[in-house]
Formats: sequence, C-alpha cells, structure tokens
Amino acid sequence: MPFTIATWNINSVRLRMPLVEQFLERYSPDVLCLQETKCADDQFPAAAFRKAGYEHMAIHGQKGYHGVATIARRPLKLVEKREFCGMGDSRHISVSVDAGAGRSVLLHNFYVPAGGDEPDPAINPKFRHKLDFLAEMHALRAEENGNSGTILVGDLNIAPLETDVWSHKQLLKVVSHTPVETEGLERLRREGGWVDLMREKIPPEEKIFTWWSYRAKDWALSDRGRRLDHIWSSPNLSPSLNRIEVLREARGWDRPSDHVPVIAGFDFG
DNA sequence: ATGGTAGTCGAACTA
Repeated sequence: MPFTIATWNINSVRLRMPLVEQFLERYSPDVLCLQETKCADDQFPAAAFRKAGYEHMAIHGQKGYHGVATIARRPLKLVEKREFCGMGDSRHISVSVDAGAGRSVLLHNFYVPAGGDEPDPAINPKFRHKLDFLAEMHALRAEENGNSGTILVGDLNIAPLETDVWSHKQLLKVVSHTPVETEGLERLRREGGWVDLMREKIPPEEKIFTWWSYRAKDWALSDRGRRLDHIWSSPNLSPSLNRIEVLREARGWDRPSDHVPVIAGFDFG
C-alpha cells in the first residue's frame, strides 16, 4: 500500500494557496506538512483544502509569524501542540495518521527557529533560542509503536552535512551550518534513533538543497542553496521507503516560497 | 565589504 508524505515551508499559506492547490493536484501526497503558515487558526484556508480533497487537518498557527499545519486525505488525530522554550511560538504539531495497511504513523511537524545572523548564543538571543529548542527536541524519540512508527518532518533550519550547502567552507560561520548546529542536529538524530530518509536515497556525496535565498539575483544560476528541510523516521519504516523527491522546480514557480517541497513515498506491504 | 528580497501589517519585525 503506497503512502506519501510531503513537507513544505510555504512562507504564508494564504498568499501561496494557489501554488499549494497546484502542488496537491499534481503530486497528491497523502499528507502535507506545512511550516511558516503565518496566520491564526481562524484565518487558515481550510475550505480550500477540503475542496482539494484534503478533509483532515491539524493546525497550530499564530498571527503573522511561524505556524505549522498538517493536512491529509486520510483520517488523522491530533496528538499534541507542544510548546518549546516557554515562548508561546507555534512551531510544532504532532498527529497520528492512518497510513493504510493497518498502520497508524505518529507524525511530528516542526518549524525550528532560524536563529538570527550572529552564531554566538552569548550575544544573540535568537541563536540561544535555536540551541535551546534543539536541546528540548531530545525529549522526542523515534519509537516504533508495534507495527507502525514515527516520522519527523519540517524546516529544521540546519544543513548538517558538507554536501547540504553550496560551500561548506564559506558557510562554516553562517547560521544553519555552524559546527554547534550541524553536530547538534546529528547528535539529536542519532540519540533520538532517527533515520535521515533523504540521505537513504540521495548519497551523502551528492549535493542536495531545499532552500535558496530570495536575495540572490538568479537563484538557479548561482545555486547557492542549503538543505534545511528534512524527513526522518524510526528505523522500522526506512525499509518501506521507496522514493524521495525534492521538487527543485517549485523554486521557479510564480511568486514562490524560498523553500521547495520534499516528498517521501513508502510502500507498506 | 555590504546589501541584496520577501513575508506580515501598516512600523518594525522575522527570515
């Protein structure tokens, strides 16, 4: 039984709803996890999602900033909207989603703080917040729950491998690729028992990006991207992974998000 | 070496 899940930092779901509709029509994932929805829950375009065939949704938004939402064609149950660092930010939501074949997958959707410009927690509270947030994420484990499992997706705002950025050397002191972040994220992944599903299908020698700055004159030509968006799972699910797709073309759509969708496809026998 | 763009919401904040 096929099961597909997509994650996409949409940078305003209301502004980009036409792109989301186009994406859903073309790729029809079973589940779509959005980050940076940037609207309060009563402003969320739920009717448009229903019209597109996605009747099940769990949303955790706030006015103007951040915000995550998990929407699905299959039934889901809200598990938790967890608050991190006592900040009151909407940066996490977890659901239990029917993945077919008698499976019910626990799915975490995250928007990790970007961390500001200065990679020094002593002088930059945003960077301190990012490190504290990662530390709190250690509470989540990739538990297997019998025949189902756990998936963690989202904009983690860290590019952990050298090949996750356009230039490892030039980004070593740039927030998202500093050693305290890259080593911290890898430690979080290992200690939590997570598998990096994108790197199961795309060898670590190969560069792969999911985000390109709006500030580049020509994002595709300079290709100065980073892999900030991730799909992790518990080890029991990785043998069923049959596809990873990074939708690079979405960065070239009209009025795009600066992130592109990442899709994981499973085949649960 | 700096500034470059895109959101929200109507100035200044975040990314």
